[in-house]
Amino acid sequence: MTTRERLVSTTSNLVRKKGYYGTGINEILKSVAVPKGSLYHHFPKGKDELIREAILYGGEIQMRKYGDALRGKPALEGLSAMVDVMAEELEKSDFQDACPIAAVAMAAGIIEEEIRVACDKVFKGWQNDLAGYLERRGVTNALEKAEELYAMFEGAYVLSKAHKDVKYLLLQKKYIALILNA
Amino acid sequence: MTTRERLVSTTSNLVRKKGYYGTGINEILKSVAVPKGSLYHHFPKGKDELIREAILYGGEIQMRKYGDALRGKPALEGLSAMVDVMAEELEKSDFQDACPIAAVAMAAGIIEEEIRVACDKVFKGWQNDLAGYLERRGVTNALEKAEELYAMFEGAYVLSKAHKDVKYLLLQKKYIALILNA
DNA sequence: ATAATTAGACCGACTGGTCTGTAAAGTCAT
DNA sequence: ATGACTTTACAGACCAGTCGGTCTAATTAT
Repeated sequence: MTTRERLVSTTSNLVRKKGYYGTGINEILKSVAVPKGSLYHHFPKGKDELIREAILYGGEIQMRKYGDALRGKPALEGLSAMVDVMAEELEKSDFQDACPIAAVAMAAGIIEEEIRVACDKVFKGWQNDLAGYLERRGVTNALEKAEELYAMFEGAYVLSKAHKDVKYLLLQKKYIALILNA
Repeated sequence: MTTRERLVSTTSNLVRKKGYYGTGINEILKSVAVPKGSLYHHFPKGKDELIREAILYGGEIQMRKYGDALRGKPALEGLSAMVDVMAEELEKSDFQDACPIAAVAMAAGIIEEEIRVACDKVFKGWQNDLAGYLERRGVTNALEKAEELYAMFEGAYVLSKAHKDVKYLLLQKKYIALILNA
C-alpha cells in the first residue's frame, strides 16, 4: 500500500468519526506515521484536497459494502441486509462510525464548496445505484424511492448515533416495504 | 438580554452552522462582543459547558417552531407544515442552517459524553412531543411513528443540505400519510 | 544524473483556557 | 445614612499547545 493510499484511507476513517473540523492534519500524520513533507508532496493543496479524496474513497468503500448486502436478494430482503450493515458498523465502533459522508456534509456551506460537491457526488452515486437495483426488481418510481429510502436511513443513522441505540436503524426495516409498495 | 443569554443564543446559531469543532470560543466572543473573562465567569467549565447550554437552548427554540407549525392542524397537514419550516430555514440561510442538534451529534462519541446526552435529551423531547400530538389525533402506535417520522426528517435535512436542494425535505410530505396509516 | 519521494525542522496564526484586576451592586453593623 | 465588606459581573493581557502550511535537505528509484 503506497503512502498516498494509506493517507487517504486513514483520513477517511478519521473523518468519519470526527468530521471536517475535528480531523487535524497532525493527527492524520501521526496516525499514518508519515512526515508532513510527504503529505504535501502528494496533496499540494493540503487538507482540503486530502479530505476530498478521502470522501470519494470512503464513498466507494461504503458503496461496495451496501452492494454486497443487496446482491442477489429480493428488494425487501436486500434493503434489510443493508440496514443491518449500518447497524453493525455503528455498534462495532462503539457508536462512532456513522455515515462517512454525513459527518463532513454537515459542515457544508462553511468549508470549501469542492468538498460539498464531493459529498453530493457520493450520495448521488449511492442513490443511482440503489435505484438501478430497485428497477431491476420491478419497483416503480425507483429513483424517488431510492432517494426516500436513503433519507430514512441517513436520519436513522443520525438518531442511532446520538442515542447510542441501533433501534432507530433497525426500525427502518418495518417501513421499507411501505415505501417499496407505494 | 443578559450577557449570558447572548452568549448562549449566539453559540446556538454558530454551532448549528459549524458543529462542535468548527465553532471556536474566540469567534463566539468576537461575535457577541464580549471579553473572555465574562465567558469563563458565566461558564467556568468553558466551551463544553457553553455548547451544552446552547444545544438545550436551540432545542427549545426549534421545538417551539415545530409546535407552532403543528398546532390546531390535523396530523397530515401539521406535519407538512413542519417540513415546510425546515425547508424554509435551510433555504433562507443559503443551506447553512440544518438541524441544530444533528450538527453537534455527529461528533458524539468523541466529545464530552455530557454533550451527547444533551442532544439525546432534546431529540427525545421532540419525539415525545410529536407522539403526544399524534396520539391526541387518534394515531395508533404514536411513539414509534413519531420516531420514524423524525428519522425521515433528519435524513432529509442532511441530504437537502448536502445537495443544496430542498427537494429531499419536500419529498417527505408524500410519505407522511403512509407512515401515519401504517 | 535526474526526477520522485521521504523526511522533519520550522513558521505565524490561532486554539481553548488561566490569571489578575476593576467596577458596580448588595449587605451588613453602627 | 454611612462606611466596611462581600459578591457578582465585566475586562483583557497572557499562556502553552496546536493548527495548517512552507521550506530545504536527504534519500530512493529510474
